[in-house]
Amino acid sequence: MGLQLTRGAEYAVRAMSYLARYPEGHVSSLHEIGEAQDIPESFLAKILQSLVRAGLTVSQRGAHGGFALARPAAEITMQQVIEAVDGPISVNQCVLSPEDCARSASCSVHEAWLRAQSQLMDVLGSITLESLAPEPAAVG
Amino acid sequence: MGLQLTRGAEYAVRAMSYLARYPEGHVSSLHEIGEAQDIPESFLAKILQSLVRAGLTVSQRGAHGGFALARPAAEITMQQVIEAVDGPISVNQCVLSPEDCARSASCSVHEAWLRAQSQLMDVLGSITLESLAPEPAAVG
DNA sequence: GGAGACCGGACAGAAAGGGTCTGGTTGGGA
DNA sequence: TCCCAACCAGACCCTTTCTGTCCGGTCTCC
Ligand code: SF4
Ligand code: SF4
Repeated sequence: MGLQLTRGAEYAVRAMSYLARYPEGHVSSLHEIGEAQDIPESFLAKILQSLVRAGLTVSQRGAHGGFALARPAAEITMQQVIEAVDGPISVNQCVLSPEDCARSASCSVHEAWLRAQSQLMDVLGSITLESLAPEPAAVG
Repeated sequence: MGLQLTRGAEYAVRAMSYLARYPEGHVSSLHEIGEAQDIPESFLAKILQSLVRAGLTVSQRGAHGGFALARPAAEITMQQVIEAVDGPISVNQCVLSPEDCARSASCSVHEAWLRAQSQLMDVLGSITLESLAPEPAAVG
């Protein structure tokens, strides 16, 4: 192992891709999402909270409550979803906070990590929930 | 956090970049590397073992022993170093072994991870130890 | 035949991951 | 009105992984 995202982020992306397949504003309950996507419900609850706090989803309480995307699916990227749950992506500690490593100024490796990080961000930042929609229909 | 390499891999890359700055075949002791690169020696010992087993370095026992690159620096990539220590890189579990996830066949997200993984491998696989050499000299 | 170095693996404390549970709050509907 | 369905917030727990340390063994140069 080593460089791998958490289960929480995996679940988050799947949950979001589920919400994305409905018309904007459609509300799905925690239970519904968990069942459809095979995610432990009590864990999913926590994940969805993070997404709400991050402003990626909105929630509706009370009867017939649930969750919906806060924005059109085309305006939410995988990067945003992952970072909402796992915290900022940083392939190595010096990427996000160079001041944490005394060597960063003179380190010949530092720049290599920056490049890797940048590539990863590019691809994750360019994949939107829309492009993850399972049904290729609904383009009309 | 979440998506981040281990300290072990960080140390490994730094140690290798240290070895790479010497002419081919030059032997450096564990102690020397640890001191120069600020890596706990007993931990570094374990890391170097992994690198030897992976065939990236060779070791010399007895007095005046130590470690050296097994190949020219230009033929060792960051990807190889990282995987020797952390195990195979896999941004998500389904990337390496799709059979572990029952959903992988019909999963609309699966392909996105494959793309991210591929990008990451491209950049890590294209950075060689030679390009990490700290001294820009020694070009002849 | 030392002394200096690597080898191999057991061990351990700390941190993170992965998930559960409980009590509280909100709001819709009978 | 009042109850129930749902989300909200956080404490809690178990397991695994990370990040090392330590020690006895082996090899090899001098
Ligand atoms: S790569 Fe260099 S700068 Fe980054 S953490 Fe390692 S030593 Fe520090
Ligand atoms: S992305 Fe899809 S295939 Fe990959 S692990 Fe998640 S559910 Fe399985």
